[in-house]
Amino acid sequence: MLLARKTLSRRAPRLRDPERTRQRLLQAASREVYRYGFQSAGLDAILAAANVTKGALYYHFESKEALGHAVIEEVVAKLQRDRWLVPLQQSKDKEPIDALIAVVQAIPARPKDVKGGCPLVNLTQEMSQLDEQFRKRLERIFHAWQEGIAAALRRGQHQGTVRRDLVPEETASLLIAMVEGYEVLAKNAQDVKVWNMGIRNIVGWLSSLRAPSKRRRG
Amino acid sequence: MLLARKTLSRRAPRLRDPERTRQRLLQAASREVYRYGFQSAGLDAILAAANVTKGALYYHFESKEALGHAVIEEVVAKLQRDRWLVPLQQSKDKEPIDALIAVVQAIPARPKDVKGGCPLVNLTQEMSQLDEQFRKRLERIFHAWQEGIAAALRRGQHQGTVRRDLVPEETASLLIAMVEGYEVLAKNAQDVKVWNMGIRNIVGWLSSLRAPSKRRRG
DNA sequence: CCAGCAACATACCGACCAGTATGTACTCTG
DNA sequence: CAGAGTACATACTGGTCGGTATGTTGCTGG
Repeated sequence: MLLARKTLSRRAPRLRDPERTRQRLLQAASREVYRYGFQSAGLDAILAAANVTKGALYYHFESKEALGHAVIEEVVAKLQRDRWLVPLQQSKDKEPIDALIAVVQAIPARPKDVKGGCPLVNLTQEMSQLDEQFRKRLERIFHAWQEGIAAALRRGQHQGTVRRDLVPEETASLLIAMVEGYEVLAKNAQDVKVWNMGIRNIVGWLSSLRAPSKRRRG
Repeated sequence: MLLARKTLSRRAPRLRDPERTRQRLLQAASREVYRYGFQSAGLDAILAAANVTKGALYYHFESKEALGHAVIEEVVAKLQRDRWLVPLQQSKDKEPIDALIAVVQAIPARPKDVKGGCPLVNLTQEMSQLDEQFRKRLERIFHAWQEGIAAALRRGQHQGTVRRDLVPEETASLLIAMVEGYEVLAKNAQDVKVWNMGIRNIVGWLSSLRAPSKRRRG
């Protein structure tokens, strides 16, 4: 009786579950924004997809902008962490170059994803110039991304498996540019083949970052 | 008297000059679309910038979409030709790699351009998934771009100045991806320094495409 | 010089859309 | 179990925007 019903069983279907409502809004909004862009995303479409009314939306979020900010911070940022940062940190047994190759190859190549492009790029293209609030939030994600890759490269340099002549941060930015650039090309072509070609070329380039194999530390 | 007044002197200021009106509309539209995206570009803002009324607009263009198509085909495509195709074709005296490096370094690095990003990417990100008419027009530009670079690389391979182990079309696509990718990064950062770093890294990579210098044909 | 079409100009319309005002029902606390 | 505040629901508004209907003027050929 003292504990919140939330932590107990679900016998009563809970007509009110604010956190769940918030999540439904975030998910619906991220899908709509992913597809049409932030400015062209309609609140009514989001509400219909989330099966939620306008009153609920404006209870949880101050404005459309606030909703967009939350999408970036909670949905887009999480996606990036799960696809890049976590795998890179968890594969300390592998050589960093191999880990990077694995991560690149693990980027979803389903038609849906290829045709939609990268959420980060979509939002950056649309909003970075127009809204400083959006820009800053996106920049944080880019920075964490670059730093994650750079850290892996530095580790490889210490190991002796990555060329010492390259600057980790700059090489990381180049990798990101390649990935994003190919996502743009694939999105324009609306064709998975273009993306697969991109992966091949990127992986080939990544291989060229290995230190010449004089001798490696086990 | 028989010749059109157009080809003669300008003593009468010509209140009606349909071709000039059309061009004013195209320029104003391309600026507005470049800044806000196609969907968010307002016709009224375009009309105000062009100092033209709605009646004139809809006399020259069937719809907003038609205006957008014209912007792509006449403004964006021309930009791409002038920056890439023409320079590459005109520098047959130089080695292709040097020509490519020169072209990359000649991409405008003014704050305005960096903050606005690449028109091609902007439009692709926004429209390729939503409108097949836009997509096809953009794809033609990308294809011509890639083909222009690939042709230069092939020429270098025949010369013996470009590595024979790389596939011209794929290498061209990788170069495009790098350029576009860095334009995205620089646009997000809203910082010219990021773009300059990109150029350095791209130029460094381009240098790695040279054939190992055994012996070159003059 | 005038008729007729080309090249505009102006006013207006209906749709859409973010945001709000206000009402209501669920749920937790005491 | 009552009352209060949380978590919604509904109806409406003001503004914007693409598009159109219709009027007007400059230009050109005859």
